[in-house]
Amino acid sequence: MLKEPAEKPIERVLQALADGTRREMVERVSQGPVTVSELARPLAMTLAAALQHVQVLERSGLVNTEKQGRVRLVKIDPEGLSVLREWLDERRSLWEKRLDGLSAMLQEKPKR
Amino acid sequence: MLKEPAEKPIERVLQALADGTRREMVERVSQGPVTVSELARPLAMTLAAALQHVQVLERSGLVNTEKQGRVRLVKIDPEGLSVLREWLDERRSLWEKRLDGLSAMLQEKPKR
DNA sequence: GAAAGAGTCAAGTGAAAACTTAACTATTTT
DNA sequence: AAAATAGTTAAGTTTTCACTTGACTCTTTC
Repeated sequence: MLKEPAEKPIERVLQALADGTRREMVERVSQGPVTVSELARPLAMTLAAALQHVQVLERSGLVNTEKQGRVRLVKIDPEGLSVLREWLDERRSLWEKRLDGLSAMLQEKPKR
Repeated sequence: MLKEPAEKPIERVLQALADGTRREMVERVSQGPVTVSELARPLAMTLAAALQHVQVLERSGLVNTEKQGRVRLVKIDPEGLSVLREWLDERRSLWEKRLDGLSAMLQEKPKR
């Protein structure tokens, strides 16, 4: 009974990864857990801005976070990228099938 | 000696796919070549807007286009999604490696 | 060859997204 | 307990992006 937008996971993942700063963060987090400050430091931006990016990443399922004392630890979440991989696999098989059949009938009939 | 932004391919691909309208277009183009008007018709938007999306898709390498008479044919370009797949595989192996080693030393030393 | 169809270009508008600032909370440190 | 650290929130600003409008070009039809 939810009337929410119910945005699809793939939507969130792609939007999250469309931003270069967030891709850098994913890169960094892939090496191991980091705090928000550690993520912010090398990026010319305030802590507040970095946190906003982390929140976007978390909503997308690309990372998990956990508050430990006054620090928030950010870890990679395999779920996020597997959503992307599944989407990718579906699309690929979709047109690879089509392209296979294509070589058989390379003569295009001109439409007008 | 190019001082250009030289935006990376993956940047363009992810930005292109971040938009739902463009994902629909990719979907449609995956079924076979279409004209810009055909892409525009089912989407509540002007031809000009649809064309702008097609241009973004083309710059990203997700589609190719070719002008035939007064019509522009849009086709899928496998290059685009393979860029995405490669990026994905790199990142995944990056942290899968890390996660493997992780099970060996599940005792985290508390940092404070 | 005039009209219609399909696309193209350049500006401009509006809304979403990225950032900043400033005030505030919850932990550690000293 | 005071000061410093790390994060959080809300509000406002700036930038980016999707989309429209209107003028124009190049085919194809009639």
